[in-house]
Amino acid sequence: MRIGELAARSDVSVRALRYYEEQGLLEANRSDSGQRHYPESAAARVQLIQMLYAAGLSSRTIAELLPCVDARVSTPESRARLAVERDRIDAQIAALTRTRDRLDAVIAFSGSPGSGCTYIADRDVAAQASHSVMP
Amino acid sequence: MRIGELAARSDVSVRALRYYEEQGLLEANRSDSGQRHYPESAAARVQLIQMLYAAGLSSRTIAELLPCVDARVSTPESRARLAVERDRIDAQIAALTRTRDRLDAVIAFSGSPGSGCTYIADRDVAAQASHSVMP
DNA sequence: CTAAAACCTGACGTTGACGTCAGAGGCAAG
DNA sequence: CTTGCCTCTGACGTCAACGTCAGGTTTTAG
Repeated sequence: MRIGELAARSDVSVRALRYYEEQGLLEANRSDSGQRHYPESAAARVQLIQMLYAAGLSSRTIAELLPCVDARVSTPESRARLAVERDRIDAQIAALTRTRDRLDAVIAFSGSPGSGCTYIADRDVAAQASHSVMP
Repeated sequence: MRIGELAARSDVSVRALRYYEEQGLLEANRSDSGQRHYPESAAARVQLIQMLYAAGLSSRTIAELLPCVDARVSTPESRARLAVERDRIDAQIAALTRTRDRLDAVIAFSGSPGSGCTYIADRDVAAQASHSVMP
């Protein structure tokens, strides 16, 4: 399939796919005229790339991990590399969980009866500030 | 306390604190000479800001949420706003969990006996890696 | 009192993952 | 053939959260 179709299937932009290639994350077969041509499997690959980007990994890190995932290259070093990133993601999940619980606590408190503050009475500072931040 | 001490306590840069003020996230009392002075509570505030940044929220979004969290301002709208961000974080946790499990699977597979690839036998594996993505 | 350290306000620089535009070529349909 | 969409390669633009530098004032240590 050509780049436009892969973009549509993967729900990423054509520009992003070319960028992935530039970063060494995604390769393409070229037709005689130079157009990129991808196998079906490319869609899964792009999805994986997106997952890793969403986990906060950089292009460079992804480029280092992908050969391990996809060609099953396994050395002690590559497994360690994968584990490092796995642990980073674990830590990130833990931090996000704390943040979510913090927000939950605030929501529960502010929504509880007797919190005594369903309306802004004291200060117009808050409302004023949140509007004045916008240009 | 002055900005340098707050920075040290919160483990963020002085520049970052000034940026937070610029974005309306953190206010400071000024001395006659114009130097910023913060109360003890500022450290907790900065930590909260960091948590929210780490959760992927923008300055603008944080500026909208902070009055709710910290002044206990509660309207149906503000609670809804908090809930929206909480749900976003939940979704992010779910996505990260899937990514982590995916990496775990790769690690388990590449490390398992009989994977037939405990160490690299051929240095040129990368060159022939053109197909076969994960199941 | 003096020198170092900390602080101030601009203002320009950085980085990553793209967006966007320009100009040129390619491909199936009518 | 030619119309219209798709694709190509540069190359500059963007945006957020700061980093960094310049040039000047303030606070603190000795």
